[in-house]
Amino acid sequence: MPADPVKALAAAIAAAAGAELELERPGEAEHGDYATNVALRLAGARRKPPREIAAEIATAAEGLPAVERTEVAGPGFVNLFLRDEWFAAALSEILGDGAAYGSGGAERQERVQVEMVSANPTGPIPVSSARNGAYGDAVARLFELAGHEVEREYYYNDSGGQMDRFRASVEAARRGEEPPEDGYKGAYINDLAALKGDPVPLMLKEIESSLERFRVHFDSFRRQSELELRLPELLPRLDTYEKEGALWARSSAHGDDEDRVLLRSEDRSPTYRAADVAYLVDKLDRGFDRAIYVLGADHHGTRNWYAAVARMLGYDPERVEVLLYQLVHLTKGGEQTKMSKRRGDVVFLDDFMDEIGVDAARWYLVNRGPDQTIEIDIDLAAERSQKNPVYYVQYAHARIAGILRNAPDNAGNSLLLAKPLAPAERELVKRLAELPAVAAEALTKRGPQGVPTYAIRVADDFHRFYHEHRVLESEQQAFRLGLCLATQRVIATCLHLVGVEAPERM
RNA sequence: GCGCCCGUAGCUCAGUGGACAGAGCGGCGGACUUCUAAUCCGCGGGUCGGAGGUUCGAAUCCUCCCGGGCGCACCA
Repeated sequence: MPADPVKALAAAIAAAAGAELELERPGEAEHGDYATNVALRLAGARRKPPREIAAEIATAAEGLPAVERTEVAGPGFVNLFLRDEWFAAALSEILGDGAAYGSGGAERQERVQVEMVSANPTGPIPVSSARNGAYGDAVARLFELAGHEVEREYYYNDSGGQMDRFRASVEAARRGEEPPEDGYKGAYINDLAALKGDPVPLMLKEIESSLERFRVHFDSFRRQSELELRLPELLPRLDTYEKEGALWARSSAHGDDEDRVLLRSEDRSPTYRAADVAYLVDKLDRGFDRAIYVLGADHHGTRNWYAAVARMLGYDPERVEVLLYQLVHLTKGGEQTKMSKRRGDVVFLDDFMDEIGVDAARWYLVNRGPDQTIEIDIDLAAERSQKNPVYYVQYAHARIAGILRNAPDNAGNSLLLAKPLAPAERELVKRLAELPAVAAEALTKRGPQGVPTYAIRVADDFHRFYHEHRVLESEQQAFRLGLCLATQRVIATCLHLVGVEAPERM
């Protein structure tokens, strides 16, 4: 069982009170260390006044050794005030899990594929696609932390109209000519022209290396052209019909918003929708319990398409999940810039990382909820980087590293309390104890922004503790060193989830 | 017209049923012979877009309205 002191306490109280309940941290210190609203929830079913139920639960809770006293407050909250012994035991439990604290929350392990970025290799990755990677990778890391097995995949089109225009643009540059109508422009086209061979794999290699620098690692790549080879065998398994010379999927009958063309009327060539079918089969037949698509909000119209394909082919649509995120808007000195790869005025991920650094870039792009549009003022990005909260969190980690460097070798392991705990110490322990719930909620919601928000709170509580109390050579040194170590691990775990480094020195 | 998302402090945003709504930035004022001041403390700042409804309780759930973004291809 992974360490989760709050859950354990809730379970103990639930057993004593005879009702399932959850504990929350009240906003006000005078409302106790933890509180539960379970009496309010039970009032209807039990047909008793909530305060009466609350009083019974409070009495039962007072029988526990961890509980110093209780209060029934407001309409029927039960407020719990805990003994120092509980804090020492909680910290001990957290430390007992070592660097793994916060992990292993999954009840049963799944094989998960996260397919992300998947931008066609017609140019370097723009910041807008980087959000896809930052978001998808953060969700992937949350799955991993919970104990699931995750593979990250990149899917791209290596044939078709876009790629033809891209290749033609590079060829034109090699001949010293202007790019064709609707072709691609930009310095990177000339860079590719200077090299030999098909520019598509060259471009893909550059994209991969940008993403590696961004700390998004792909386990595999899939090409549309190879998947299309399976279509003759797969299309007959779908619910289809002929109309105006084209082959249509009757996807609207299976939960999609409309029917989709699979084979074009002109030459019976497959659309990308047809390749989607082959790709979905390819994913699910590889044995993934869950196939996750990470898509920008401009693709929200296709949200139901994948589930419809799964249904038509007889797969459980629950295995297919589409995560949407809103777009990134770039402004320059307050003015909106429209981004177009073809015009070559995009802000590329590499430039963005050069400007503000990898850590700030990752933090910036997962800091906000996926449903929230991100506004980035490129002019302010560099300046703002020094004010980015990511450094505040990293600084807490580095500060602790400094303390641990100066600590005597034999100082660890004991959590003996020399004197009563100070409020800052109790607050910090409670904060660290939140990690399992924070990670679980972020995963359930597919909302990794909860992690950086929590990390700021941890750093906050630590910096305050640090300011008020000396660790080394204090009466409370043993306990405080343990507290520092646990805090450092929690921050390191949070930073890892976001894709940010945890520095030993700053 | 239809669909998805958003509207919370001057700005950028957390907060998906609980007790007087939070943070960062910006503004003002304090704290370093000390384990890292990239820190800490204080002050100022809000009809949670609007109106109804559900509930003991709503920023949060439902309905309508008003703003904004993004879609609605035999492009990907």
